[in-house]
Formats: sequence, C-alpha cells, structure tokens
Amino acid sequence: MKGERAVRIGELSRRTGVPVPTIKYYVREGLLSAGELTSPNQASYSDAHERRLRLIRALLEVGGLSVASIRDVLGAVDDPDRSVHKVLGEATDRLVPRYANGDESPAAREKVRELIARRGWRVDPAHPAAEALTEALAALERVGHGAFAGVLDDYASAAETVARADLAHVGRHIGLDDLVEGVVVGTVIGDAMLMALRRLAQTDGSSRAYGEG
Amino acid sequence: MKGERAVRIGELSRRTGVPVPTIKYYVREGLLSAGELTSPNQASYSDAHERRLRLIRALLEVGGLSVASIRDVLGAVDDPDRSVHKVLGEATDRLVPRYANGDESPAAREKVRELIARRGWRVDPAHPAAEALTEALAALERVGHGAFAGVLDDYASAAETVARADLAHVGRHIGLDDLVEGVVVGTVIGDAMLMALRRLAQTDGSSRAYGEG
DNA sequence: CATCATAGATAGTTCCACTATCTGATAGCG
DNA sequence: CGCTATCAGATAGTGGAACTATCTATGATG
Repeated sequence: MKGERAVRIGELSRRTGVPVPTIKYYVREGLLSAGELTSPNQASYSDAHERRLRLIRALLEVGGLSVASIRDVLGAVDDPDRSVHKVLGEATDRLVPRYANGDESPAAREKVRELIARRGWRVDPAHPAAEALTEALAALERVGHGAFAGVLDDYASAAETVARADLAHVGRHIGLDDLVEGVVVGTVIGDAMLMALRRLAQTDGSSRAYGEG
Repeated sequence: MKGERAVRIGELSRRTGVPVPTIKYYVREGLLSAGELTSPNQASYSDAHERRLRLIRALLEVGGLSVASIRDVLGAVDDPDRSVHKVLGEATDRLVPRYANGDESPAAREKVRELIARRGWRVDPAHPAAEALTEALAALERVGHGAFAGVLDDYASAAETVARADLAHVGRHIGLDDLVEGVVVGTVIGDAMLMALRRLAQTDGSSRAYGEG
C-alpha cells in the first residue's frame, strides 16, 4: 500500500499531476487548506489534502466551475451544519449560475410558475434554479424558438427521474460525513454525465428516425 | 409593426442591447457577417443579422459557450449540407467539450461501452459524447465517488426521454431551413433547462424525503 | 557540508471577451 | 452649403481569470 500519510508538496504534486505553484495558488485562494507546518519551511500534506485537491480539479475540469465558485461550494462542504435538507439545499444553491437580471419576460416567469404548480413541486418560485429556468425560456423567446418550451413537461419528467436516482444514491451510499461532498460531486459531475448521455441518446434517436445505412 | 429591414449598426445595437464595438468585434471574429455596404462608410443590417446576433448572445450568456465554439457551431448552421441525420450529428458534435485525453481509466471506458450495449444505442463508442461520459466517470473514480456511477442507468432513461422530446419537437416544429439553428438552440438552451429542472426536482425531492417544517 | 526542496511573497504571463480611440468619410438636416 | 452626428475599418488597450515564474531565506537529506 502507498497510503503514506503526511507527504510534502512535491509528492502531492506528483501524485495528483497538479504543478506545485498551482497548489500554492489554490491555497492562497482558499480552496485548499495549507499543509501543517513541521518547520518554518516545511509543511506536510495529508490524504485529506490529496482528496480535496482531486475534488478541486474535477470541479474545475469536468464541472467547468470557476475558482471562485469552487471556493463557495467548498465552503458549504466544510460547513459544520449537517441537517440533510438544508445541506442539500445550500450545496445546490451555490451550484446554480446566478443571473443578475430582474424582470425580463413575464411570460417566461409565468411558464415557470405554472410548471412548478403543475408538477406539484414544493419549491419557491424564486429559487435560483427557477430563475435560471426563466432565463433560459426568455432566451428561447428572444431567439425566436419559443416553441421549444413545449418540451418542458417531458424534460421535467426526466428531471424527476434523475432527482429520484440522486436521492436514492444519497440515501443508500453516503454517510453524513461526506454528504455534502457527495452532493457536490453528484450535482456537478452528474450534470456532465447527463449532458453526455443526452447527446448519445439524441444521436441514437436521430440515427433511427432519419437513419443512415 | 417595426419590422423595418436594413437598419444601421446603431439601431441594431439599440434593438439588441449589444454595444456597437461588440458587434464589430463579433464581425471580426466571424460570428456575424458584415453588413451590406451602401457606401464606403455605411452598412445596413437586416433582420437576419438581428436574429443571428440574438442567437450569439443566447449561446454566450445562457449556453456559456466561448466565442470560438460559437464560431464553430455557427459554421455548421451555415453549412449548405442539409441531410437531417448528418446535420444533427455535426451540430451536436461541435457542442461537446473536447477532452485532449487519451487513455485514463480503462474501467470508465468499459462502463461506457457496456452502457451503450445495454441500452442498444447505435452510437460509436468513440463518439465525443461517449468520451465526455468516460471522462466524467473517471473523475468520479479519482474523487473517490465511483459508486455514483450506479445512477447511470436511471440517467440514461432520463436522457432517452429528453432525446425523444427533442426529436419529436424537431419533427413537429422545424423546417429544413432553420433545422440546424433549432438543433443548436435546443441543445444548448436545452442543457441549461435540464440542469435547472434537475435542481428544482432535487429540491422538491429532498424537501419531501428529509422535509422541513 | 553541499545540494535539494520548501514556504511564502511578489510579479509576470496567457487567454479571453470586450472596449476605446483614431482616421477618414458620409448622412442627414437646416 | 455647412455642420454635426454617425459610421466603417483598423489598431491598441482593458480587466478578469487561472495560472506560472522568480526570489529569499531556511531547513531537510544524503
């Protein structure tokens, strides 16, 4: 086993493939806690550091998050409050792109309100994700493809399927200790997975419908 | 009606909210064709320009695409080839993030192959979306959440639902002329919609499962 | 004891999406 | 006709983001 705890920064860098100056940069930016100083110019990094560093890279490279959002999100991961629903809510809240926007397109806003009602979802219509959805619908209108909003209910069904799977996974596999980390990973990497799967299913479907050879 | 065709750049800017220098920048970058010169220093922009400009902004702001990818994608939109399947494939191809990566994690790669087989999807396992999925699964492993791959099949079902809705919409509402544009909009804005809906469904589900007051 | 790695600080780099400025030239108005 | 606003096209500059490089001590290690 190479599970040696307490390595120095060079070894941490070798193990994760992240350059030393970049690790230092993450520490400066508050994404990663500093190593434990064993002398004025020597610090040791634990397995937790390595794990955290891999998480940062995954959020950055696969999730496409900015360093600033990662700092936010990891703030939630380290938050001591551990009530499940609150923690789920906070973690996901911080993962929605924020639109400064106030009140473009009341039509889009209304569609979102109706959808939430129709689905019986117990969510605040001012939830950031609802804002994001409103923004997307408004963009569809602006671009002259408002009709695409017709897929909303099918999308909502699919989203429910996904959310059920997410919650089942959380219930089954995740302990309170890395709950938030699990939620973050599942949300961010899950988005990437879902997008990729959507492309694959589209490709398959279009090949069947408009087939080739 | 204010459907006056052939406006000048100032008016185009006013109508879309995009600053004049930014419009010029998009023209330089090849996202937008130049206006038709009516004299050495006067050009007129048509409704098509306005429409295209709105599309660019939607892809940038809601879709989060880079100027470079937008140029690529719009290249497909303007491509004269219009066989439905090919066009769908090309448009979606250009919308998948490309990973330079070759061969990290054969386990992840194998999982993707198996999933495609299990689903009976007629897609090349080397499809860029399959690569992206492989990358996501590899990231899960690296981060110590490999178990999350257990949701794959549920996600795949959801993706099929979404893809069916997408294709039905294309078949019902979109003519050959703006097929590609429709696909691009549906793909990019559709991703944003799906992500937002997933958050809403998650919030609802977690509220029911771990409820609050 | 000589060399190497390290902490911590500061400064520099690259890329991206704009934004500003400048030079003529024309439009449109009175 | 003259005046001002607007424009095309070219070049240069800006600000933010994510690094990357350099420097100074200082301690680790063989």
